[in-house]
Amino acid sequence: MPELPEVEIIKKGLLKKILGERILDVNTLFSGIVKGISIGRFKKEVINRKIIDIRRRGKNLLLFLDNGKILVIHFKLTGHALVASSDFEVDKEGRWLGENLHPYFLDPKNQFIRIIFLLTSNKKLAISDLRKFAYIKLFSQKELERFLKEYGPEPLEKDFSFEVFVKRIQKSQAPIKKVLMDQKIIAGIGNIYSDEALFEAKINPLTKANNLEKEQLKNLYKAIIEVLKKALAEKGTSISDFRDIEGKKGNYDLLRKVYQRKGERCFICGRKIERIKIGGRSAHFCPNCQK
DNA sequence: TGCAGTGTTGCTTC
DNA sequence: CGAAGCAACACTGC
Repeated sequence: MPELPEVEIIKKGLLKKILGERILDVNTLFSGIVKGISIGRFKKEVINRKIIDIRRRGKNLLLFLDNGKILVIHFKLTGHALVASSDFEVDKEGRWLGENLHPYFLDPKNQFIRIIFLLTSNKKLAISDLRKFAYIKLFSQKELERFLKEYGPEPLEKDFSFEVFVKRIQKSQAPIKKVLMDQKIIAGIGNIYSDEALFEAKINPLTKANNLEKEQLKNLYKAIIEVLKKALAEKGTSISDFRDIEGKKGNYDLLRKVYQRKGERCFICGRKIERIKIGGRSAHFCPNCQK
């Protein structure tokens, strides 16, 4: 479940390892991962192109190619990127073979690799995705602009001021939990970090966004930034199967206060954490601390 | 064994 | 128009 911190971790890893590499070939083990264009055309556009920049917007990873096109990767629920530098091959089922691989590559989960980009310097970039919801799209600059225009501000950028936050939040009378996860209002927050931010700010997830008091808004604004920064410092959350590009887990699972802790005790007051449904999604909170 | 739960997004329905 | 519900998919846990 890569949210902003997880995709940022992936981006940072890729910047270090594959920036400036050229794509030599593409091996699609599940061609359905490429959307909006045929596999044939996709390969034609991508092969022999150099990766000249790597960025993130919300939960989207953006790989800029030297022909002006951009690979947009959305990891959805279970997607993640893996890079292997050692000399190895991939068998018919997509399993990674060879020596000197990180143990993760030998984990049974490597059967979920859906596409592999063969790069210069004998490197390989793979996208693993158990549930097949992740997608890769190829956009022109114009298409990318249009696509990204829909997204709200980046919560860790300077222009995400308290005033901007309040203005966007107060437009909605939906439960604050739902509003926080709306990518059009703020980009990059999903189920884990909305639960955690609401706990830090001591706000009940069902509270209507436009009913939040000034003090609550202040606390929530601070909590969002702090939670995201902390998760970033801890290399993300790996409750499900998020891994960094070397296959390593993040540590934020160990620090979470409410997410998927239903029935366990609140670290502050000892009451049991509850799980409710909001807009078809699960929300976890402490009924005592978040009234 | 069967079915709810998992989390993201876009599409359909009201 | 907005809100709600569900489908896309594959696996886990009760």
